Amino acid sequence: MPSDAFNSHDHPVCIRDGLKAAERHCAEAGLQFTSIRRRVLEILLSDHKPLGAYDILDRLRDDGLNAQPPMAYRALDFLVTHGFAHRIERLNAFIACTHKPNVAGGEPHTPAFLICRSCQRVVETDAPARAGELGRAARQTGFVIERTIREAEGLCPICARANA
Amino acid sequence: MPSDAFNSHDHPVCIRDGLKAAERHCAEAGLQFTSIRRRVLEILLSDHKPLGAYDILDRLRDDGLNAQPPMAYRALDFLVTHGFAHRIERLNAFIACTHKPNVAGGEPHTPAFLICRSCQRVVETDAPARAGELGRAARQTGFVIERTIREAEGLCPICARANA
DNA sequence: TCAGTATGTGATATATTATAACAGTTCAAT
DNA sequence: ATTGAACTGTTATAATATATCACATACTGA
Repeated sequence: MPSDAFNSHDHPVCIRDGLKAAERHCAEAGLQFTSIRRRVLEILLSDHKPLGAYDILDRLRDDGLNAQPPMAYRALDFLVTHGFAHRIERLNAFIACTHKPNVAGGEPHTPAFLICRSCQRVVETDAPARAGELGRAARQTGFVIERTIREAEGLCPICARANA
Repeated sequence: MPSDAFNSHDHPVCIRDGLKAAERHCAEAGLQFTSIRRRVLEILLSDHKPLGAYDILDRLRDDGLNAQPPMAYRALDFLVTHGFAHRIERLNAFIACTHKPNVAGGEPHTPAFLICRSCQRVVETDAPARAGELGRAARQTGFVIERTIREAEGLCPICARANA
């Protein structure tokens, strides 16, 4: 069930829900949802496009902070580690998690991404880590999978139609 | 059928065959297999570990060349574009293609990689671009896949046993 | 065969992404 | 209140990647 970034939706709600869910999960898990971490998640949730660490940094600076790279990277590490955000390897960029049963973290999951090269929108979907060719190859060779990266680049339905 | 980098094999032969195959393919396709491109492929073939662009650069310099970054990146672009090598996104690094029916390029294929975080060895296998969760999500949403990235990080059989 | 064009090389400079290291501060549990 | 762990603020620098331009080489077609 791919998330709905290719379609319109109630975005303010989606930001608020994401923050709420993260807040709740951190409280339950005893994690510190500090103001920088919260702000970085909010920045990511504001956009369905992936943002680079330095884009995040710029937005923090717009807030008046004298933020240096490690501040952005640390907050992003936290968000990624706890599943509130994901890193898109292809783009060296980050995006808020939209895994529905689990918005903004909690159980670990194995996201897969569809990346539109024209409008930069990214849709997250989910696949079992041991599924597909990676899983098969791992079983055949005795490889122990700890993390998987699945990303597809191409054209989203809207851009595909526009380019046709 | 994952390639055999986790096992021992006749490596000099594997280097020679890779170069031969690339040479032949370039001749047939009217591509210029220049000496820098050849040398970079040879460097990649010499190792089943992925090498960063600057590692390649260092080896070119060991040859006595006053090589600057663009020389490595250009050769790598050529090799990747024509399927003689692949980029491992997770590592910002490159590895020679080992796709068996097709060693060192020719038909486009959609590799998947198993990356050992302990010994850095990487095994290439192959999966249809439209298979698995990425393909399913693409069909559901109308997304047009142009390229896929499938990489798994974990422990190869040897390192898994050693760490157990 | 040789002019014209496309492709590749050599070199300088700079952009982008990421981390090391360390001092100071806040937090959370005694 | 005290203390150890986690987090923030800051400086510096490492690692990866690209823009650009001058020159050389290779290929193409008259």
